[in-house]
Amino acid sequence: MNLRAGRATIKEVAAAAGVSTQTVSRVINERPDVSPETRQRVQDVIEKLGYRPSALARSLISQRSYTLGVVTAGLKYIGPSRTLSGITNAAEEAGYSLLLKELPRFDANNIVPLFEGLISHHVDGIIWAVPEVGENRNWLNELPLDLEIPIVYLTMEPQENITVVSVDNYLGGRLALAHLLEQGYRHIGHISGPLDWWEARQRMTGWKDGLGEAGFDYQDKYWVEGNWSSASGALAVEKLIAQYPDLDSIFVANDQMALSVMQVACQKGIRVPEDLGVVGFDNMPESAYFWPPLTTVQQDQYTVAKLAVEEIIKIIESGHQGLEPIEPKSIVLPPTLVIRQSSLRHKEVGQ
Amino acid sequence: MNLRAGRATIKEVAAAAGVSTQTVSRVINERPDVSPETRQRVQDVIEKLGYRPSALARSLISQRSYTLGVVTAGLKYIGPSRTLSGITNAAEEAGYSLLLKELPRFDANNIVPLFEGLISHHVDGIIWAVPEVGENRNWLNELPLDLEIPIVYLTMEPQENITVVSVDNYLGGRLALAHLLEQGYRHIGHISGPLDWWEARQRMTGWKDGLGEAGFDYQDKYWVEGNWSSASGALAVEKLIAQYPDLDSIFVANDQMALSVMQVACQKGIRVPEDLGVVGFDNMPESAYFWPPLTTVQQDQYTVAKLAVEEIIKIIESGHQGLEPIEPKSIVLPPTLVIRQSSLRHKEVGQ
DNA sequence: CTGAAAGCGCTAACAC
DNA sequence: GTGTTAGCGCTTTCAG
Repeated sequence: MNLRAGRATIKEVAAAAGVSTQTVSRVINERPDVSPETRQRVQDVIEKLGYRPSALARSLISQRSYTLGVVTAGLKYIGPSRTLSGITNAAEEAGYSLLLKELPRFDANNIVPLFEGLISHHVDGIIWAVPEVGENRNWLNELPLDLEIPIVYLTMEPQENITVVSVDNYLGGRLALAHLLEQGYRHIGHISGPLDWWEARQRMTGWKDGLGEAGFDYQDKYWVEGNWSSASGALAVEKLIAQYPDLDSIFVANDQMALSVMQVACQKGIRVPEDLGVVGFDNMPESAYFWPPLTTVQQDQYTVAKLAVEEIIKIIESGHQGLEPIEPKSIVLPPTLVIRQSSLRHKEVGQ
Repeated sequence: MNLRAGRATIKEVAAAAGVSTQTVSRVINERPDVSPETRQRVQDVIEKLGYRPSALARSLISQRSYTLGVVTAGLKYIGPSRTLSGITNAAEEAGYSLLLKELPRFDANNIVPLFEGLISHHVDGIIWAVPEVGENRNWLNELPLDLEIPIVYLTMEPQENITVVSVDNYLGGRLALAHLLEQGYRHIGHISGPLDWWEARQRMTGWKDGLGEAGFDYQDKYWVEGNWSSASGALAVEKLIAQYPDLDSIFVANDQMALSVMQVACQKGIRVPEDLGVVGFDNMPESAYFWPPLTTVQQDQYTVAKLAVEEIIKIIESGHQGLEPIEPKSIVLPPTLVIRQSSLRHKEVGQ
């Protein structure tokens, strides 16, 4: 293993090979206009000295860093980290490095120093992988339009003039509700995520609209707000049962809350799915091993991330080649329903 | 919001303020030797132009990037992402940026291009946050000793001459076993992680040694190997029950497998904890909401990460100040036992 | 095919 | 206090 911490410079290589730095540059950039002998000689020296070109110096002169800024939040949760994993893989594949920042809170709004930090590192583009919560998109309107680097946003309401990649959470809500109806449930409650989250609102609206179309009129008592945590799910289901005694099934806005819903049911002697159908959202790996296995709406953050990286690189490269600027467009991916026992009152296990 | 993609240069600021670039440099670096009036004038221009110094150019000249390379793997799992979250926070606090790489597999061994990539970006140090699996530490021996940048390793067997920050997995195994014995269980099986993982071996050895000290002699049939996934946990427990009919409790090497162990028990009409005590490892947030709530060994990856960042920065700064090189030392953190119902045969719920 | 000169954006060392 | 010169490691002209 020949590794030195960037000690050898192009100058030293040039001197050792008896050529100019120019020629060395040509060799490492695989330019055609070097004689085979010179090329070989230079390459030998490079090998011997363990020389590696400095990405920094290159970025400085070429005004191109092949680095993407990634802003995330809540990495300890499953969603954001799956997304980040998708980003690292796609970026690696495309030959881009990643500069990572994590917001301390989802609703952090003071993002100027963050942008400045990324820009000062000459990132070629930014992937904003923070879910839309509360006012945490307000700064979008203040963003100067002539910002020279592209930004791709994840997990937010699509808007004109920006590029958004997102999952169709509304559709997810509709899928969950349609499935419960089909299973013969008629008193379908909802435990939502915190409603300052865009995703939570979307899922809830999907459920509500589905109810409406099926001829049920929505009432406030059909619904309780949770905060995504298992702990909040336990509290929410207690409250929901109390305020809506006819309840025969629940669409829960994420799997972690669904987990505690089923635990509380078990404690109270309520049978799932016979007395209570449960559908979650996310399809985390453990969901198939809950008791009973959980029916849930699966969202593929990995694909979202991959598309976001591909899109931003497309924009970067086109901009760099002086092509027509690419029009911002939004990409919305459909989630899918994974059917397991927790919602199957009338059929055998699907899966 | 005044943001431009690094357009204004120090030169332009200098020209606009009618001073030399030097003076501007002094202002942005908060050097004392600038007159108040000049400073103010320069600062006004900086404000007006939205000027931000280029971190790249600075790194190049000062040979110091204030950037850490982070190598991780398996981000979609809870452990690595918790660790990464700890790293981002600690780095942010210390004013360091993060260049992130994710290995495609835990046992990836071809790490030279990865190192080269980080070094070419002039990172000041590297945090190797990949768990020790199989041969994936072999390259350590080949690493040149004169590598100029420090590396801190996470989650591996402490070694001479390198800095390791880790949790005491062996102790975790002992804690789990001691607790089960204390609860009156006498036939304590183990479902391990894959044994090419250092952590899995440590946890298993803790269990085994504990058994031995309590006067039980170890037999192969007391143990089955899993692969961390819930799916493997379900298979493993079936096998364990078959080959060890007297089994009255299990120490399971992570919470995800423990989850499916309890599901299988429930299906078979085996009562937890009356007929079968279960202790997990990790304390993932959902564990408190399993049915029954899971007793588990908690490891604090967040603190591990924080210590790792602090340690590497200490090494970097000392090296940069030409101080005595800091001796590599290992830090091992004790895990703690979180007691819940799944293992409480003789007492009331703790926690 | 190869080299010399200039410069990316910034700072260190030295003048005045 | 402030400006000048040099140069971090590299690539882009432009000569030859």
